[in-house]
Amino acid sequence: MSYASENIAASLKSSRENKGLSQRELSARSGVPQSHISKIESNAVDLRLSSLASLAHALDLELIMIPRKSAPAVRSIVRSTGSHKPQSNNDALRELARAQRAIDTLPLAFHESTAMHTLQKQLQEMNNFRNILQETDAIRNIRSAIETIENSGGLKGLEKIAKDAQRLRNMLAHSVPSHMIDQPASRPAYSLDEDDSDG
Amino acid sequence: MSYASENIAASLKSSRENKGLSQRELSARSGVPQSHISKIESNAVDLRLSSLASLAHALDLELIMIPRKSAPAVRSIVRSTGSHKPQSNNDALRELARAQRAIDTLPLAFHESTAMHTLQKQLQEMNNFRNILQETDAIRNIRSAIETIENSGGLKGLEKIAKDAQRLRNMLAHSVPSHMIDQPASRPAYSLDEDDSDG
DNA sequence: AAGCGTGATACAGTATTATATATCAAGAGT
DNA sequence: ACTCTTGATATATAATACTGTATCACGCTT
Repeated sequence: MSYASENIAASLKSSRENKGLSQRELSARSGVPQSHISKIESNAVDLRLSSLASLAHALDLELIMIPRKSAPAVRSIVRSTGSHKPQSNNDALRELARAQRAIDTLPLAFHESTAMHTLQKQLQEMNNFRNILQETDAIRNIRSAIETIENSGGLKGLEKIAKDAQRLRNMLAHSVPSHMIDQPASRPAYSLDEDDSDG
Repeated sequence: MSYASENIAASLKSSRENKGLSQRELSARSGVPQSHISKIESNAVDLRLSSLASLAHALDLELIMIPRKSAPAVRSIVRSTGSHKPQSNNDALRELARAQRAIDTLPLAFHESTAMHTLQKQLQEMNNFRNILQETDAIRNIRSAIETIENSGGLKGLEKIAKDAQRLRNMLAHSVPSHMIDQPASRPAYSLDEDDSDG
């Protein structure tokens, strides 16, 4: 059948097996009869979205539609997030949390700058990568820079920190081999970015 | 219905609209009858995977299942690499089209001024930003100004309008990472800066 | 006012899923 | 051997997706 169907069927099956569930157990969780699950996994039926949703939910999966061009990047992310998460990222996560807390203790003056705004945004974004977050050192640097901002760089220093944070966040987003994310050959000099810059 | 179904239905609809397709056009591309597409988008049916796959394919989307825990990271990726259009900039696009049409109906006298020339040029270039275009109000103002030009400002008013248009266009060019702009044809986005003035 | 494109809706007929209930063969473990 | 679990398969029934065709009201354009 359609390439997509095979894919979904295979995903369901492998996901179920990875969780160590039998078809009957999954049936119990999802409400879908075992006989039907069998047909679904063997790609013998053109299942309805409700069935698929039930199964996905029971398997702790999320069903989404993505633009074709971002599919490779997404696959890469899922691969790295999917099974083995490095236990060593606890440090990184702790550092991230400390950095965010450190911001709160800063004088009000800083909080009004746009640099602060982007810094906070980037740190928040990093949280989305908590599963693959490993760059403990980089984050620690950012945190300590925040903590010492008062007696060092002042507002200009803040801009640098925000930039560093942005670079790190982009690195995470691109931890995907960068060639998988299609980018134009060149880009204008004025391309400051709201959202996703490399420089 | 199930939260997931609503989500899918909404994705299909917004994706179709963002691509500027009517239900009938999508029907032609996907093979799914328009009447059925209507029901699907309004979440009135529990569609089968094959239907969903047809539509997704026609819309250049991919249906995937991801572990719940990697969903945030995936969303972040999709935001970065995917189309940057907010759910609906249709209004802005419509206003832009109307503005351009409005020009055609103006008396010949206006068409010979250089102001008119630059105005048309700016509107045309805004089309290059149709993916991120959001400033509905700004464009509407320009359009209505064009429509009422005869009984208000005359030629001097036209110059002001052209200036406004230029300002808006420059704002777009400056605020956007260029790789977010996908060109329907011909020239790359970055070739726009030749006349990039802020005055 | 008339014409066009839009999405929503209707209806009859067909095809297929989904469900409930059983059974079966293969494999694992006792 | 016996038992238990596994996934595959069968059957009958109910529910409904899907198709094809057509119409409708609405908004926009002329």
